[in-house]
Amino acid sequence: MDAVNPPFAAGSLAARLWSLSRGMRVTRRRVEAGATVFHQGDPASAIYLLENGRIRLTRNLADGACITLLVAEAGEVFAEASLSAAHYHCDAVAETDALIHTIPKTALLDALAADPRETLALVLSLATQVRDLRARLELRNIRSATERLLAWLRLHAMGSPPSVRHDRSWTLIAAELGLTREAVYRALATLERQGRIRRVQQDVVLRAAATPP
Amino acid sequence: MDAVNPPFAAGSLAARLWSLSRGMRVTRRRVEAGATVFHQGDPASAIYLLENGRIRLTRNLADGACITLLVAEAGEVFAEASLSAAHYHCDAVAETDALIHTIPKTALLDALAADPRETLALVLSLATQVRDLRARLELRNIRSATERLLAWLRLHAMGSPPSVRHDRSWTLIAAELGLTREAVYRALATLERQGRIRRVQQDVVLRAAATPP
DNA sequence: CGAAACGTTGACCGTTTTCAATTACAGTGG
DNA sequence: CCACTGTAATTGAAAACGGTCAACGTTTCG
Repeated sequence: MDAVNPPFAAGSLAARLWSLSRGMRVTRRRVEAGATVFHQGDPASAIYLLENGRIRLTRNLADGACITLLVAEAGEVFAEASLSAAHYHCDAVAETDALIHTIPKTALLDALAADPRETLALVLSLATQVRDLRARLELRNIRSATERLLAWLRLHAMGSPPSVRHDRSWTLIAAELGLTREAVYRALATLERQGRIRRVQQDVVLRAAATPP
Repeated sequence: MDAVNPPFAAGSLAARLWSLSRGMRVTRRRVEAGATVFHQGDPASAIYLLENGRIRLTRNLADGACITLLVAEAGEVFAEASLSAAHYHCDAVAETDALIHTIPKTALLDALAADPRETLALVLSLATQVRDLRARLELRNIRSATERLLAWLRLHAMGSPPSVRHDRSWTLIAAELGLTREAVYRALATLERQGRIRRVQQDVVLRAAATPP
């Protein structure tokens, strides 16, 4: 079916850029697993929105080694830094079949120069994204798998009693947490055994538990 | 001595905001260890540049628990997200004596609205920061302490042969890597023993080592 | 000069990863 | 409609790795 309206979650950086790109020559194309979206050293000509699939950005070092800078998942933006760089500093390769939107850098910069209001909105979106990333990074500082998962649950909990509905698979959540899925399942079991959470179908309900200073 | 000119590293987000705040009523004040900069729930009135010291941002949950969202270090910006929020969503408490610049939110937003060029520059700065944070997050996905450190060294290496001059203490670098300093020293020793790096005073020189796909 | 932080290494212990095996589905094609 | 394939969920057991604790030399700084 056609993604006529909302290919990206409302409020996300991708959604913001998507609406901004109205009227620009944006290509929406499918790339096959293994295909290269751009090469390190190519002129940085565009910024990309990933509608679905998975793209890996890797940097090739002088000594032949290769390190991953980012694995972009569905709904994310990648190569934003190309806005301020002349050339790509990494390769982008599709890990799975993927659907990507290519927004030409010059057109985007022109649009921003012409519309200060949108630019400001973009600043706010980016600031939000920075906050999210820093929170994620901070989560990783929690060594214990159980406590890290609990902190994640608390961060994402809503309502009263606080609960989390998990749409994504635990496998994906494990990756975000920097744990193996086994560790996550064990942590879930431990928390439930301790009565700190309760699992009800798709929901995880949190129980009160003070953390003294 | 007076930080008349360059209180923040050139090119950093903090430096950009600092120059942007010229002519605004920015307060530069010292806070003591333990003092609160702002409280969760307070009207979000400002964004902060941390000249030195350490500030911890924590969120208090409904159930009495408390999770850390960020530990800001010298040279960093914190509470940027307040630009788009009506109220602070966390407490900010000084962990050490600290020196902070308070940029009023309204003045900053006005300045940005009046100066599209600066706003665009800010977008680029933020995009760069997002890239950095994502790279850092990706580093954390490398489980092995040795390999993680090596990847970090490669990311930061310059010149030929690639080498890293470390100005910060290894203790701080360890924190950025999400490792204890002991683990970092061991990893350094291992890498040197394997001949993958060579340490010369303040420098770490990398040796070629192919990483086959 | 003394205290505090940094640098470094060893030993031990606990947790997580890894590997392996099992159940439960959801989609697919005969 | 049912085997069939692939992925998610789940649990167990063993191995590996990093954290923690301890000890010590060194540098820094008031």
